[in-house]
Amino acid sequence: MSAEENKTSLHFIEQIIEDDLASGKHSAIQTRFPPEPNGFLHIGHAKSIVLNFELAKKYKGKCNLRFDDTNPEKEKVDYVDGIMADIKWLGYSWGKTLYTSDYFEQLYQWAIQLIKAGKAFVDDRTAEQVTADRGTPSTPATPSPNRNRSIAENLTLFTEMKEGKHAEGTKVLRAKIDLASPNMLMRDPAIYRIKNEPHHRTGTTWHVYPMYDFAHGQSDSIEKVTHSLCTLEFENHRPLYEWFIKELGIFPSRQIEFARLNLSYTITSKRKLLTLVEEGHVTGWDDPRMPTLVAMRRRGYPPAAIRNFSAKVGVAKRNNVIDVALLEHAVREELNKTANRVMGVLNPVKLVIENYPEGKVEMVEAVNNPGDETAGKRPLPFSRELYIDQSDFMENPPSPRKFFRLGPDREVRLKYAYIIKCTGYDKDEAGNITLIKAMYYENTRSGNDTSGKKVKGTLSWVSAPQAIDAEIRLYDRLFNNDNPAALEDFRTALNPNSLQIVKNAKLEASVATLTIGQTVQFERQGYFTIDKETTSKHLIINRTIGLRDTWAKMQK
RNA sequence: UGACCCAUGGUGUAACUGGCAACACGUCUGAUUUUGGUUCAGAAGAGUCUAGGUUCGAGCCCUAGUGGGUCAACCA
Repeated sequence: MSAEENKTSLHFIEQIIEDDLASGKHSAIQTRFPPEPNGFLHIGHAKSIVLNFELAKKYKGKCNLRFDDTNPEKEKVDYVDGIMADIKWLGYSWGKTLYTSDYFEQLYQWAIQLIKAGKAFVDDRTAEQVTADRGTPSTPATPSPNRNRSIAENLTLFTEMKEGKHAEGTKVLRAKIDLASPNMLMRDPAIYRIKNEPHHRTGTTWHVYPMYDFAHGQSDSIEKVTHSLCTLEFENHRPLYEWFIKELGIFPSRQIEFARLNLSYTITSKRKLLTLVEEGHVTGWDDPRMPTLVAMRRRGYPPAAIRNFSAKVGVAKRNNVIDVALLEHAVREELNKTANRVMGVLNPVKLVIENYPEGKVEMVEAVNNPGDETAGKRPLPFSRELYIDQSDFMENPPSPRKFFRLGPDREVRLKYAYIIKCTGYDKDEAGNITLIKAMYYENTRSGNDTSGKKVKGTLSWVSAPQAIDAEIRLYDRLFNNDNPAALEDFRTALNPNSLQIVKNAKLEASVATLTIGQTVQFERQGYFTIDKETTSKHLIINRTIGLRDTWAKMQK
């Protein structure tokens, strides 16, 4: 391969990093993933996690995990634990777990430094008053009457705030920047507010908490983060980020913004996801229809698929909506390689092979994974009474060129076993097929078929006496609309059929040995994983995703 | 009626210092197949938002427009 062919293109952040490394600005890179522990991680966060950790890996740098825990009202240790579990599940590890709250003392000292430099002041005005005075993008703010308080008074007041001598909302520390700035964030932003809510890590030690803008850049700086990656909505914060770093004279981390991930047919707003949970449209944050990482894990999405997907979507600054089909493709691609095949019948109908001896059970050999010889083979019981899927039989099938499966007088192969011919069937009063009768050709056994017979259709099946029962949950898209987030009320696009429960599926017995979270392919059906609600008495299985189905497409 | 950011097949991302617009998903053919899966071979689909400019040459540089996004929490 020539050097020419070897060339892979870099996205804009990689280019920045390579330039910084080449120019000697940095000798190594440091990134970070900085979630606020106020909820569960979703597929959008996965993009950021993969970006930050993979960048660090590629350039032999490090990626920190830092919890941005500056708002005690919304944050909980449960979320901290959940987020760490999700990142580990995704396949990433970090060194020491870091918290912005570890920097509260330093941040406080920096605030004092700003006050002493005349760059910050304590404002007694209410939030409403401050907002009213902020002006508009084209008209400057009106200065707070407290803007020119003496440094000594500011120091006293801020100390009192810290000590809890003032009520919430009565005072705030503001940076003194530029009241006429076209960037509203520069018009004397609040940098410290009073909160008496106990913090999940620092308890009641503090009564003042830094705002995001006064905490994030400085935390990056403390950790010597070289490239601080965040989403586009923080673009307008960059001047502030840089202002604090400059005024404080600390390590100049660089903020770089990229476009967040949006997925078609999906919602990734934490607030809206919470609505889904609270209003009971889903069973919880880990309902397998949710776009959260916990839900995807429960549904059987392999972490490698999410990593691959995150890499495939690219990194740029353009607003985007990724086709959810790309995620599904990544899931199938991974599972096709890794999931063992088993036999499962979702909507069983009994098939009796009338010329097969009653009571006889023979073992046939089934391949565990046709793409992976090392996965081996397993014996499968075959007998006179089997289950096949209702959809594999048609009373009045179209031409054999169109419909390969079973119908009156049609022949198909039962995979790994014999070719059979349908000889009849029973119906109930409602017209449902209740029993299919067939005969088998003894000389067509897989492996030593001497018949020379050729059939177009191959069916999956389960031997009835040995079959086990399971409840199977079939998931479809939660929303019918390809961009529910853009709707006035995203709930109007909820797909009423996003969950279908199959109560009496019949499976080969080996499925009972699977553990929670293990994923297999039911041949010709899709990928399925053992749900956490499974008990020793009740097997509950989630359909991770169906196979690509060109037959279903043809039928439309 | 301000600032900042963005604009390339249906979707997403490429195109190095200006030089034949490529890759993936999706779609459609065909072959293979004891999974209507996989795999393989192939096809269709954009001339790069618009108008100017610079240049031998512009998706790329410049100007203006248009369209979209973000910003006026004591959230992150």
